[in-house]
Amino acid sequence: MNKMNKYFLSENNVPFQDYFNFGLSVDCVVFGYVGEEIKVLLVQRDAEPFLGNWALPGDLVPLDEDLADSASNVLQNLTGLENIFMEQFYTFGAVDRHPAGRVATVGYYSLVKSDNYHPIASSWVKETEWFSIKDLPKLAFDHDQILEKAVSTLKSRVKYRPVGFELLPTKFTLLELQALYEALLDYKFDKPNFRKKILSMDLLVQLDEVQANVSHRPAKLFQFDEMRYIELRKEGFAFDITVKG
Amino acid sequence: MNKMNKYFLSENNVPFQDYFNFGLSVDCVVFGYVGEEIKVLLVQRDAEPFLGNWALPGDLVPLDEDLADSASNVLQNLTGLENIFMEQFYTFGAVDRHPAGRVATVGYYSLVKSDNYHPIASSWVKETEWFSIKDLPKLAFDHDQILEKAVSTLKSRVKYRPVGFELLPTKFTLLELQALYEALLDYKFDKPNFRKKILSMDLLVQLDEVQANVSHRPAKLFQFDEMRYIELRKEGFAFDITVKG
DNA sequence: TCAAAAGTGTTCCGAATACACCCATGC
DNA sequence: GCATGGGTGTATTCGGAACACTTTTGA
Repeated sequence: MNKMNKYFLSENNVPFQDYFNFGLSVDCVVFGYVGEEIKVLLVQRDAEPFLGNWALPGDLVPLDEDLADSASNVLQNLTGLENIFMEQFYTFGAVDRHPAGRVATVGYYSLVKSDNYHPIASSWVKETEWFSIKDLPKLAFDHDQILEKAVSTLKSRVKYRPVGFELLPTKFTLLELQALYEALLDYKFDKPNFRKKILSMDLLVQLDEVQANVSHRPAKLFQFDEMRYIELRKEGFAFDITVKG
Repeated sequence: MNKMNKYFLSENNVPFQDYFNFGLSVDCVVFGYVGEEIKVLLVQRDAEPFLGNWALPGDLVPLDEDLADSASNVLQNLTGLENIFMEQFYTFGAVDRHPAGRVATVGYYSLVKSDNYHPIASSWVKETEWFSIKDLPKLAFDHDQILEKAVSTLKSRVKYRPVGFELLPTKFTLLELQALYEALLDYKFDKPNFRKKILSMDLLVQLDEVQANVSHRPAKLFQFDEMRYIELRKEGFAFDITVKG
């Protein structure tokens, strides 16, 4: 027994080494926005257990890799994307959540712009697919629960942080932004009021561009001003899209 | 090698078993409210590493214990308290965060009523003490970082959920509640307006009791109405104590 | 009677709401 | 012209902020 064991001994006197048999994994909930719907990227397993089942992209963390790095790496290996907004939301650690041993998993979610996103199926994955969060299959392991937690976390965070902009293409119209928020929060906003509120926040830059080839008045295109956001946060600015109680 | 390894193999082909050498721990940030100050319970280590240093109460998770149970058990072993509001806030998994091996730790915070709380030092702890979150010692491991994250999480959650009531004695006056929120949010509220706002939420029950032995007009005592809160949440009610931007 | 804190009422202002209306484009 | 969605202006309402005031107790 290692001399260090005493600092970690529980009442029941389990020796130190017995504690070091955990597996640690990360599971990524990748949100996208396609066709006015919030989607999530799932992978189909090509192996037991849960062969053929849909699951969240995830993997075991190597012993020599930081947790946050591991999350980025899993996403990158699976999707080829780098520098994606990514945030930890919850850790799941039920004893029997994994049939192969004791594995705790840390959930991360990310938001990607669907227009420059091209998923690549990795070795143990049969295929990848976007699913609407309103029409999900039964998932492997406890991934249903993980996904549900990710969705509720996203819905609550989106009200107080401009995470939503990550889901849209770089250039977007105000009505596209409104439709996104309506999908995220499941709430209809009044068009003039939504415009006023968003524009008064001073977070958008209006571009010298408009929509093309639309059979109605073309909308002006906007861009999220990240520098301005960082500055406003320093001043204690609170992004706040709340829905009527 | 286990047949299951292929489902978890990374690009670099590390075999399955090598992943299962993690330790998993929980660290508890126990908040209290004493003398109009937000305090946190720390323990002084009686052993290497970090002998003599203050640290968060925490312990390794046994392989056969659920994560959430482990958090309660650590708190109970250390404090004797049961059924305490307890919430996970973040998981820390840097490679070198623990000198004894690769240990990821899951942070939980809890809020306790100081009037019925009596900490008991456990075996590997020299003593326990409440520290104001405005005057903290240097902590062992990466506990500074964990505590900082807990504080920022508490400060943001307290605005949208009535967690604050957990810190007060069962019966309290409105000005005590106000002082608590002022300490939590580091903001001075206007007395009449704070009263109006809190009372309009319909979350408090006014008792037939007043303060005793005070050399001024005695304040009415109130109690948090948890049933009412659960009901209001169902209707989509949003508890909201926001401070001026 | 005075100090100290409890508790109330009222005005003012700005933000959110509701809603009516005009504009630009393709067909 | 007209359908379609883009975009603007305004009256009203509601809640928050500010602040002056009265009440009740102990000493």
